[in-house]
Amino acid sequence: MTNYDIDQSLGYMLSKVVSRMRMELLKNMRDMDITTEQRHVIMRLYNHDGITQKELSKLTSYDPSSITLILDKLELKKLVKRERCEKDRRVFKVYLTTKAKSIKDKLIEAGLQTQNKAMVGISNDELSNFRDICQKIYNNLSMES
Amino acid sequence: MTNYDIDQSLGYMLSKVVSRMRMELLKNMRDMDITTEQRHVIMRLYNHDGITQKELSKLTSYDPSSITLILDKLELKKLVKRERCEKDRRVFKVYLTTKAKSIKDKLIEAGLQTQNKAMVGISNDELSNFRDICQKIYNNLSMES
DNA sequence: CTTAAATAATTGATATATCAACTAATTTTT
DNA sequence: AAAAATTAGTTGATATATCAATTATTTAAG
Repeated sequence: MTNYDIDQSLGYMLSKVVSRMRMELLKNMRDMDITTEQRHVIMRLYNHDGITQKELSKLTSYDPSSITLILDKLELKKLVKRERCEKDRRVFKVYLTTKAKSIKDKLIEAGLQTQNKAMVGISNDELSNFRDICQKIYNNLSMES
Repeated sequence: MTNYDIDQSLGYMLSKVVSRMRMELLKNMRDMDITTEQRHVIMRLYNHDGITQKELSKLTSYDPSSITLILDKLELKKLVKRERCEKDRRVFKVYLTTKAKSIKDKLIEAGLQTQNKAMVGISNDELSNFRDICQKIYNNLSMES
């Protein structure tokens, strides 16, 4: 058991990659004062404006409590607005503001730039295989047990 | 630009995988009261007992301030000990305690279990290609610029 | 219909990440 | 050798993750 090299471990390798991707994405949004997680939430709302926090939590795979905090910050920045649901007063529906809608292209662009930089020298086939393996690993680690 | 699917984005895909790997590793250490980051630091010390915090920071790619906090917690749990360096009084050398040395096999085992579960149905060739692509992406995102 | 169970969101506790500012000690410059 | 620059580590601020506990509201059971 003594020969175990953490540098070769899958988890460590992947987490380093993820960390760099996050930093690169952040760099591509540097003038915007928006974190990658805040961007993620906004991006979801572009396609699903007016969904609930619970739905947002599911879509982003962020914890409900994280969603609460992220939305607090986005509301402070006037990028989203929470509105009580009439049918069910426990629920908030989350809406993008005009300001948020106006930065859509920049947010998308930042993501594309990041991907392009990440992908240099990698063929579509390679990428496709890579995605498949990612998906396999993800499925292997499903969290029931 | 309107057709950008965040579910298909590399960064999101990878971060979900990393999150599950971390949770699985944590599960495999559940009775130990050690986080994955604390484990990482300890694992490095198995191979480099007595190195400085700066060296630990470099090896783990954790920020120096994170190293400070992680070591604080490990010291509270009596798993490591900081000793001032005689030659350079700014520096701490970090040593594992007997207690930490005694759990080495369990920590390694937890990592192996996690990898094994992650790898089910993936061939060595596929894994090797996967690693290569990971490394390429990582290199593409080197942080000079 | 009223009590009990479930649900949506928030809050609190603890751990980490990133970055800037700071302290103490060591080198480098001059 | 004294001032200036560098370095190791810590601390503080802000953002997020995870998990448990709480509040308010709704639904289900009796």
